[in-house]
Amino acid sequence: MPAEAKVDIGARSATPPLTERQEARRRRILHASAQLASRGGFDAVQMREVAESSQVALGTLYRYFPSKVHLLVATMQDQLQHMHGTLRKKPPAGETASERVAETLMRAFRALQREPHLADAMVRALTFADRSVSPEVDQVSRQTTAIILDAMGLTDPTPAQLSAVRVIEHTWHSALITWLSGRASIAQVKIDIETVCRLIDLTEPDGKP
Amino acid sequence: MPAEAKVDIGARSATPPLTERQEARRRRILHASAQLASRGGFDAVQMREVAESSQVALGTLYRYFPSKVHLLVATMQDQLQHMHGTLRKKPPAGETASERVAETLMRAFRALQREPHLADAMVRALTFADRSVSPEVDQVSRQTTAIILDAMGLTDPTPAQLSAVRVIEHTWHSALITWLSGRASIAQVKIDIETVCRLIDLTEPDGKP
DNA sequence: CGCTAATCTAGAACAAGTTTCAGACTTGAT
DNA sequence: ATCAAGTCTGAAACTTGTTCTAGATTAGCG
Repeated sequence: MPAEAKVDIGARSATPPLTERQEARRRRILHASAQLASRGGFDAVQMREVAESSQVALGTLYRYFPSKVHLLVATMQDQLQHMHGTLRKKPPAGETASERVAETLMRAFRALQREPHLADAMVRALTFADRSVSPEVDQVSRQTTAIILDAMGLTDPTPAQLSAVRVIEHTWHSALITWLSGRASIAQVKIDIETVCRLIDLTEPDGKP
Repeated sequence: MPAEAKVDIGARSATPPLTERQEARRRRILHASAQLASRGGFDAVQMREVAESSQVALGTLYRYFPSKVHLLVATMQDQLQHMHGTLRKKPPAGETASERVAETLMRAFRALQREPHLADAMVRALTFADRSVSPEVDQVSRQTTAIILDAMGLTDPTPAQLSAVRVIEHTWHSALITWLSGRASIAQVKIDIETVCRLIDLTEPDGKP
């Protein structure tokens, strides 16, 4: 019944496995998306151009990614994966958990500053996403949570710590938006991140057993 | 040189004052915008429909609000003003500043729950806004800050307190988005708000003179 | 009152996201 | 090797935000 030979790389979860050629198409599309985004940001990622750049018909592009927002959120997933790998290599050196988280987020922030247009496209897509993109956005959120917990050095966090992490993520996203739309300086974002990271300290009132 | 008699109601700031008829048009437009938004949210606010509902030509609509996002952010300003007035009447009763802020935000949240589609339209517009809408978005931000400071009962906050308020605003916006896109429950939003509000307590280490 | 500049209207036109469709191509199974 | 089902392509069509234009109205001034 299906077409193209199936090759389960074990990468994605519940989605039907993709052919090699399909995997290649998907990769070309994501690459074109990131490339166009790196230029003009959200607006520069035009579906017709993405299709052309990745040598795929417009209809096919929409089969792979049912909307522009889906495409950009997937692009973000992709970039986040790289980022997580990079961050893992050089763990933050701070004394306390809150310092390490702040350091990690600032490192990520610096990476985004190198490609501000790409950051714009991804973050705008993320916050503009409606319910139809929830699963994908959730995936991004989980990935972000993992990065933060990594920086904290936790394997099984308490509910209070998870709450703090949630709030940190909120602040992270919103601060990025204010920066991208020119309403907050880099310095201001830094302060906001450092401020919210203090919440972590509240989850460890003092020494533990 | 100009047309229509000028009548400075003293409302807006630097913009040239509007005629009565112009003020009326503006009001009709904002009303139509809120009405349409209350139905289907962001997508239901279609510029042609807004123009028709408010008995104004499409070109005129664009003269008053240069884009859909501008229109919706202005709609939010309008709603926020009502909200602030309403909140002022019944000040929160909590003991500590953080309790009062959390209570106020939850009250606002409940108001938004009554018109979830309207909330969707306004919040999505707010976070999707690009640089061209910065002044208007900033205005909304200032209004929100004022509401929070009101709840804290402060007239001149310290830098540390302002930082906390900024982070609270970040969390507020982002938590709203996760709720609107169905990725967080009402209970979860409550927890996030209460969590972030604890930051306020950090700005008052202990009793003061 | 009558003039002039600005504003408003109606409607066409344009741009980019999304949908649709017929036909060519692939794939896995027989 | 052949076939049925699913996939891809190319192109047109549709939707909605945004821009443009020509002519009708309106406001303030002399």
